[in-house]
Amino acid sequence: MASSNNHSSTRTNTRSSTVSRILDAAENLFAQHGFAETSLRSITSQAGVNLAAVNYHFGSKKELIQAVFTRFLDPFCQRLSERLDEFENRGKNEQPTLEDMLHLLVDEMTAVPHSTAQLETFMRLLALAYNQTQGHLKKYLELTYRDVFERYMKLLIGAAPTMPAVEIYWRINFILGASLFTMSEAPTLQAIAERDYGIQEPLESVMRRMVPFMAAGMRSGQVQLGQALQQD
Amino acid sequence: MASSNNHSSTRTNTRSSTVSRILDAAENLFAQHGFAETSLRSITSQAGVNLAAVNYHFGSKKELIQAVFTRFLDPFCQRLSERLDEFENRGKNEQPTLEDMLHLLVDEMTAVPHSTAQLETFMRLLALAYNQTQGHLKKYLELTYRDVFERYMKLLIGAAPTMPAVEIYWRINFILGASLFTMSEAPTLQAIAERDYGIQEPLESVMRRMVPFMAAGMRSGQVQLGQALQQD
DNA sequence: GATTGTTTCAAACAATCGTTTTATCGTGTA
DNA sequence: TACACGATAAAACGATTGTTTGAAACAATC
Repeated sequence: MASSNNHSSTRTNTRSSTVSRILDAAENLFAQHGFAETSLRSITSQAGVNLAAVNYHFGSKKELIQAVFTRFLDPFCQRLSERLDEFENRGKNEQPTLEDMLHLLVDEMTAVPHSTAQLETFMRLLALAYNQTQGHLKKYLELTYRDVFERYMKLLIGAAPTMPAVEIYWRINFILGASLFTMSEAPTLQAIAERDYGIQEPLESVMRRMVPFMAAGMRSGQVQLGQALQQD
Repeated sequence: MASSNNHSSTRTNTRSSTVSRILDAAENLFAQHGFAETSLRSITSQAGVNLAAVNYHFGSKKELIQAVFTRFLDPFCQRLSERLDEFENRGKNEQPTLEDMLHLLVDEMTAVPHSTAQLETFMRLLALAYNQTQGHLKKYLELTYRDVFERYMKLLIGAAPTMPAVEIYWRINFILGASLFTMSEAPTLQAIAERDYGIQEPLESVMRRMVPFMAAGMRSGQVQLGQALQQD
């Protein structure tokens, strides 16, 4: 069974238009309606291909979902990794600042060539992936991109002010949450901003607004945890 | 058709254990697996009631979802509204501070009587509701709780430092995102914190950590938007 | 031009979904 | 006791899901 198919490698042996058209359609529909709410029939009909093409080229719906993420995250993480090399090889007295590390993410996010999809679409997909409670996707992403993630974290912690490790841990998650939410909800939020304030603002501009906000939060004085710790 | 059922009013005419047991089971299963991924059969079997009970008591799956949120948000918003009354009636020279407004949310969140479910469960449900792109749920929640939301926003904006309205708008969304993410992912994040730092921290403590972080971000100097605005 | 391997297609598959139906149970009321 | 009515039960409904099948179409090689 399945002797000649290229499942799980997702090779585009010829630059098969079928494969990429399925990925394009899946990308948009997943971002709009979620994974479970998007049927293979709606994907293949929007892509203009036969229903069976998904199982033939990708093996299953799960593997199609993973392929959608791989197509975006692989080039992104490769570029990010090269930038991390550069930072890691710096001397002790020219360590990257907090703002450097935050801008690094913004730059690489916006730099990845989005041939087909908007940056907003990928952000929505990332948020959807995070919201998947026990799904296969979360584990797949963690496993595949763990290395780059940990290298970035190490540099970020080095750039953070001196404070207990737990405090840094939680503040990094505050940053992560603010980014993920803002960028995945960007289309909605941008529409409100234009309606209420008459300002049409590209996502890149919003991402730059986040940098000083996060840096200031990261450097803020710690809360006295007296009440909290008494509970133990 | 449906002559005697109490659809959409969800009254517990007798203190029907069936209704509340369905709500309990739905609450937990929705938070664990999402709305679309949770079948009515898994809900009714965990609740120990008949499959038809959901349609009989709630009308449809959509209305069951709304009922789950109503049971938590109604008492929460009522308490919050009373606290807002108090703030709004204050004199001009004792306006609530930024920290007051943030602590207000934390207090009321943790104060709502969670007879059955954990606070983490509700936070996950809220995050799931926000991630629903075009769903019925988002519109229902916006419509039902718009008033309290807008009153809180007005006070929060009044407590924020002087800066362009758009800047305040985006920063509030940064705060919203950080809260939503941290609290909905709390169980996972708390487990990591305990594993890596040996600290077992209740969610209330994490929420208190967020307050100075957000207040500092809110008061941070604005970014120069030169690069961003040149793109127009 | 026949043969090979790959891709596309229409059709059907089995499983699961939300919902509806019909009958039965239990409990108060006339 | 007979009746009425809200609540529960088992079963079936129609629709939709992801996946598989087997034949047809295609392209490339000898």
